[in-house]
Order: sequence, then C-alpha cells, then structure tokens
Amino acid sequence: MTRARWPLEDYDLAATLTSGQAFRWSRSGPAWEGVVAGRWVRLEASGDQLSAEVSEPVSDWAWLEHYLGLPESLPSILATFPKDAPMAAAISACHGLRLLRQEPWECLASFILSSTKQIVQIQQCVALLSERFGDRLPVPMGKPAAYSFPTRARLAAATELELRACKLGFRARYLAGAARALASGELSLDRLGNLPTPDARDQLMKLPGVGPKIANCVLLFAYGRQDAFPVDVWVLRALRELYFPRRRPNLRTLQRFAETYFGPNAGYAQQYLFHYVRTKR
DNA sequence: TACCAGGAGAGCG
DNA sequence: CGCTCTCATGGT
Repeated sequence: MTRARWPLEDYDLAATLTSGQAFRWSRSGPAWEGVVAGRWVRLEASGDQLSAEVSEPVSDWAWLEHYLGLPESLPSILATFPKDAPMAAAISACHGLRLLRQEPWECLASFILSSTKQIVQIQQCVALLSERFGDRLPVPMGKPAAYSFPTRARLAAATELELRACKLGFRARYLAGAARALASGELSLDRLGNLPTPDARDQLMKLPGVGPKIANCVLLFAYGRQDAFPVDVWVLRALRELYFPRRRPNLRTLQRFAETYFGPNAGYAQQYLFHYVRTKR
C-alpha cells in the first residue's frame, strides 16, 4: 500500500510542520512533502482526515503514526497547562499545534546547525547536507529528487571544509565533532532513551555545539520528554513579557520557573508560547 | 555600507 | 558565577 488515511482531530498539520521543530517539509499545493525514516512522504490534511502517500509500498504505517504523534490525545495534554491568561491566549491562537517525534540523530544534527539561524536557513543547510551526504530516495514520477538525512558515520567521515560548503559556518566544527563522538561509540543516542531527563541532558551536553537549549530541543522533539523546556530568545522574550513585565529575570531563573510552573508537559506549553509569539507579529 | 539574526563557548573580572 | 564578545552567512 502506498496510501493511507487517518481521522484527524485537534491537529493543525501546517502549524505543526512549520513551527520550527522539523526542517524537511515543503509545501506543495494543498499538501506537504518531506522525508521521514528514510522515505519520501506526502501529507495532506483535509477536513477531519489526514492522508499520506509514499513512493513505495509499505505494509505497516506505525513509523509515520509515531512521527506525527497520532495516538496522542491533545486535550488531555492541554488540560495540564497552567490556567492563566497568556497560556489561554497561546492555546486559542495555536489550536491543533502538535509535537512531532523525530529521529534523534537527525534532530540533534539539525539543531546543532540551527544556532543563530532562521528557520529558512536551517532548512537550506539540512537540504544541502542531505543532498551531498544522504542517499537518493525513490520519489513518484515528476517529483523533485529527495534524499535521506546523512548517517552519523557519513558525516563523521566528511571534512570540516565539506560541511562548511553546506553553509554551516562555525557550526561545521561542532557537527563534525558530534558526528565523530557518536560514530566512535563514545556516546550512544540509543542509550539516552533509558536515562532520566536530567542525565540524558547532561550526556547530550557533552557533545560539541550542544548547550542547554539544543539538548532540550532534542529531548523534547526526538525523545518525547515533554518536561524538557528549551528557552531560546523568543521564549525568553515571551516569558519576560507575559509573566514578569516589571522584573527582568535572567535565563537561569526563567528556566527554573518554567520547568516547575508549566507542569509535566512544560515542553508542550513552550511550543505553544513559541509559536504564539512568532506568529502574532 | 553597516548591521542584524540568536546559541554555544571562551575569556574575564 | 554572570556578563560580554566571537563565530559564518544571507538578508535588510
């Protein structure tokens, strides 16, 4: 089977795919085309249905359901958010916004090269890396070429200069260092899944180019740690404006506040705040 | 032309 | 610690 359908409830596909968590999706008319788990995928949401199309027959769609978080119930997550005015505004502005569950290596690599870059630039870097170091994937007739995201081993073997040619700039050294540390077995992304969130975060931060923000992005967007709360400048601004309009708490203070105040799904709440402040201007 | 985006890491008091 | 500067690149 190359097509599948699901009922869709409380799911804004466009907002989810463009909310700065994944960087491989491009709009194609009413649909979205991208690469998930080494497969070319076309997604279209119409009314209360989601349809997916892939280029080669598959017998099991669990990989895509997992990526999209389809089994997850959004209302029960939103119910854990604090009941305050800023959160209420964010929820009503971003109805159906979801968290994806991405492959850890691709997510980590994407966020290592994300620092000081806008979403379009990150998309461009990821596309260049995939084109040059990934494998060409089968696509339906007439579609532009698509490539898998390069493996750690492949990027570990690349020179820093080759990575710089993908417009990574000073992040090329970080990505090469992280790819090599993982390829050598010095650190295993698989083992992180079994660790408590703070320990997993410490492990990630041993990698070059990975600080608290990027570690939290990976925990949230790839490992499903919905308590991880990435604070970038947008969220920093939002927290200060919405919750501390008079004082000016520093990053550390806000980080601690966020992790307790927003509850067990703090990271999910963060995504709502992030998307809310980014789209309202 | 000069300046800005916006995360990690190094350097400094 | 906590602040400040630098890093590469494309856009204004």
